[in-house]
Formats: sequence, C-alpha cells, structure tokens
Amino acid sequence: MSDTAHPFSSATGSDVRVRFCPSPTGTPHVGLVRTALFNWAYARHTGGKLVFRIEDTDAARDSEESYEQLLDALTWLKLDWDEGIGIGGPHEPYRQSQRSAIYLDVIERLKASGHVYESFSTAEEIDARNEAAGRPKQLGYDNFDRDLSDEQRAAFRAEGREPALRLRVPDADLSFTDLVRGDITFPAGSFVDFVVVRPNGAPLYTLVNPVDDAIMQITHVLRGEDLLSSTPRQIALYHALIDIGVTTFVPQFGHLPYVMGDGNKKLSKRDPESNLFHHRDRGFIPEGLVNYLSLLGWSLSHDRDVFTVAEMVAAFDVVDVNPNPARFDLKKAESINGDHIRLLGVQDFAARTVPYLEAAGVLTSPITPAQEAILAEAAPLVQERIALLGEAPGMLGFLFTDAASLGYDDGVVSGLPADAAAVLTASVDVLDRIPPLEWTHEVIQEALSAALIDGLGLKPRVAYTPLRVAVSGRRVSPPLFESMQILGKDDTLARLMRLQGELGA
RNA sequence: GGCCCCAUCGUUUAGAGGCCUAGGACGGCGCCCUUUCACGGCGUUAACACGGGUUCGAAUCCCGUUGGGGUCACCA
Repeated sequence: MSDTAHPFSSATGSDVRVRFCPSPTGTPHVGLVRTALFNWAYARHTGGKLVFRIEDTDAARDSEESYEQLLDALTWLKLDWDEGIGIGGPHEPYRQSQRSAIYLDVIERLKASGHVYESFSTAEEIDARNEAAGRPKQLGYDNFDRDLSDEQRAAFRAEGREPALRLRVPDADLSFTDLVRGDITFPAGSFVDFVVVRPNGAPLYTLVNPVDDAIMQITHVLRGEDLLSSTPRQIALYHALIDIGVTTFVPQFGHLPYVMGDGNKKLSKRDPESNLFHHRDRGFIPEGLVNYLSLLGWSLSHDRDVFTVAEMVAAFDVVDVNPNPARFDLKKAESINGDHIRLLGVQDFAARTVPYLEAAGVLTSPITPAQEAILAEAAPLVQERIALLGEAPGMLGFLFTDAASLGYDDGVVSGLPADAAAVLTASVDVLDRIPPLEWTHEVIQEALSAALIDGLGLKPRVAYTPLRVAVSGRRVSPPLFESMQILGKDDTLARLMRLQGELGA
C-alpha cells in the first residue's frame, strides 16, 4: 500500500544523506566501525553526504573520553564526513546534549497535535494489569492511558504523579522495504505506544534519533540489525513528524547484519576482539582493517577480496549487503592486513613500524638518524614476512642492540645441536677473513656455504641455525646473511663469539 | 511466549531458474621454492539445513519444518 501523505525518500544520487550517530559509551566496537564504514562508503559512492552527530543523551553512561575515541577511530580509518562534529553545517549543533530546545519545541507540537499523550502508568502497574488480564508480561504496555479524560489526568496529578509522554501509534500493519532484507511487515498490535519523553521532561532516544534524522533530512538510515524491530515505531513517529511539518518524507532503512564473535553470539564489548584499538595496537593498518571489515556482509567480486578503499567506494551499494550475520575471523583479518602491508611502499612501511618499535623500546623516541638508516635497510626484509606491524619489534629488535646486550629467546641456546660450537668456530674463522669492504650478504653467504655446507658437510638448516641464534637471539629472523650485512663485520663476529662463550660456559 | 530477521564448504563470500558435476578467499592438509620463518607457486580438503510444491529445469521462486539470532525499557 502506498501512503501518499507519508512518502519514503526517493533519493538515489548526490541527494543521498546518511548519518553515523554513535553514543559515546565505551571504546569503539568493530561492529560500530563497520556501520560507519558502510554509511561512509554509501555516501562516497553516491556522491551524497555523511552527517556525523553524537547521541549523548545518556549522561550516566556517556563519557568525553569515549567521544574522543570515536573521533580518533574515524580519523585513523580515514572515514571523513561532510557535516557534523568538528565541521558544522546547517543543522548545528550536532551533539544531542546541546539540542534540548529543538526537542522541546517538537514535543510541544506533537502534544498540541495529539500525536503524543500523557501516560501515568508505572511499569509495576502495567505488569499488574497484564497479569490480571492473563496476558504474558512481555506484552508490555497496553495503551491504558490513551484516552484518559481530563478528570482522570487531574486525579493522577493530584496524587503527585508526573506523566511520561507516549506516541500514539496507528492500529494498522506497518510495512517498509528494507534495503538489505526486502519487504518487511509488522502486524498491527506488535508495536505499542512507546514512551518518548520521561516524566522529568527528558526526551528519549526513541524520540531524538528520528527527530534529528528528520530535521537533518536523512534519506537513508543504515544501522545495525538490532534496531530492526524498532523500525515500525520509528516510522510511526515519522508520520507524526510529517504531519506537524518537521519533514516531508520517511527515510529508507537498511539493517546491516551483526558482527559475531566465536559461537553464536554478537561480538560482545567485553571481548577484546571487539575493540578497534586492540587491533590497532596489534598492528593492523587502516587499509587492511577497512578491507576486512567491508567483507563482513559485502564483497567486491566473486574472485577478489583484497582491494583498495577506492575500489570499494566505486562498487559499494547497500542493496548488495548480505543479510546474514558475519563472524569476525581474526585469521582472515590478519591475512588481509598482511596483504595490505605488502602493498605499501617500503618507505611508508618503515615509517609505520616506527611507533611500534618505539612502544616496544626497540627505538629511542625520537628515532636517531643511525636507527633510521638501519630501519631503511631492514624494512624490505620484514615487510613481506609479517601480517601485523606489531610483529616488527620482535623481528627487528636485534638490529638495534649490540652483542653484549642481545637477549636470547627462551630455550633457543639450550636447544642448539651439539655441533653448534664447531659451526660457530668455523664461521668466525671464515668470516674474519672477509675484508670489511667486501662485507656483503653475497660474499658472506658464499664464504659460509663453502665452509659449512661444503667443508663440514652440514645441511643448511643445521649449519645456519646456530648463526641465526647468535645474530638475532631467535630461531626465526629476517634473512641471515642480509642481517649480518646490516650489523657489519665487527658486530657480527662479536655476536658469534658471545654465543661461543655462552655455549662453552 | 508474541513479533521480526537469518539459513551455500570449519569461517567468509560468489551465485538474482538452465553458464553449478556450486566459484574465490581465510583456515587445514600436502608438495615446490628456500639460509630459518614467512612471502610466492601448485595441488587438496570441504557446503546449497530438511520436507513439500511451482517449473521441461531450482542453491536460486512459494509454503512448511527445523535450527540460529534479535527484540519486546521512563538504555542507546
């Protein structure tokens, strides 16, 4: 059925207006970020606008720290917006805590037009009435106060009660076409008159969210699936807002699938994997994380899942979003991040490792020119072998210390084969004969290979493991000969001799 | 419980009636490359929840069943 008085938005191109409107509670969740990403991508794809506003109407839970984190998150991921926080626009202010006067005005108009009425029922009374009537408690509010007479209202007030305000929802089926799920109909009676204003006059999310969307002329509401069942109530409110002239259309809705954790549960805020910054701390780069997050409910094509954000923007449309819930798969996320790390220019890559190396105490802060030179040499060696920037300190740490202070990983020295000492002796001997000016990985490899593989008849694995441990303190490291080249002849020999000492002791 | 949503390999996703003896990716397994670990290459594993329809023909459409999930706040 078409409702010509309350039409849905028909925006499709640059007239599209989407919004991202988190409430600043806790740390940014990857599901929240995915929602931001899809809104952003849709705005960029259509050439429309993304509005960023803050829903801080819950003073008890909202925090300024969380607000800062939201900005940090979007900035880090390079999800920019066209209107709202920090930018301004025609509908300022963009923090709900500063929009009270606007809501008060809308509430007055809603009251005057009879869309909203005073409700004195308490939760206990509602439960009691349901119980008395043999209805399950979960049925909730029974529209009891809908047609209270003036006398009845006066009587309640005389008892000292203050009313909440409820929206009168239509007694009719409500249908809409969900952008990702298709036609959805809620039968009349499955949604009841809901509270929009507390007795103390404070408007609730159920009111302010649609009111702001209406005032800001939002054309597409793309949000989490958890809001799906509140959509009919919201559409009912929208109809009221249209009736009183706040707006002229109802936005289109698209409900994005959940981001799940292990098992069949929504990825909980308690789970560290849900925390965006946890992933950043471990060394995800924005390109990689955005790419992976976009795959949670969407895909670029049938045979590619590593792509740039520009490619995503060019192709993204909400109607292609898959309605099934998606599981956050760390392994795959890391793999895709690794692919993006490999896509980085080597200088860019090196620069991005610096904060991680500093945080781990591998580099001084600020980095010295000498350290910078070593990093530049070593970066290509590790760029292709890590999936997270957080692996860089472990991979590169040995290059920024000396023979005396090098630490050995647990068990690597004791785990060396019996002939390790002989390998070290032979290696020191042959390496010492390389002139300093010829100290390159090719020459080093040639010399070592001749002495150990040909000379001692060892397998490469057996021959080089002691050297690797001596040089890096680890069983796994960047390529051995290249590492020796970076360290230089003196340091390399000192490290081999130190391990000789450790083994002899 | 009412209402709503969802249902393709272990995971994610391709698939909008014949191109599907179901494709990609991650994971797993094996092999190759190789100075370790990776990277890269090659191969392999493994799915249309079930039952009815509609149709010449269904993973694709309809109905039901089952199984998941969400929501029913004077939170957002």
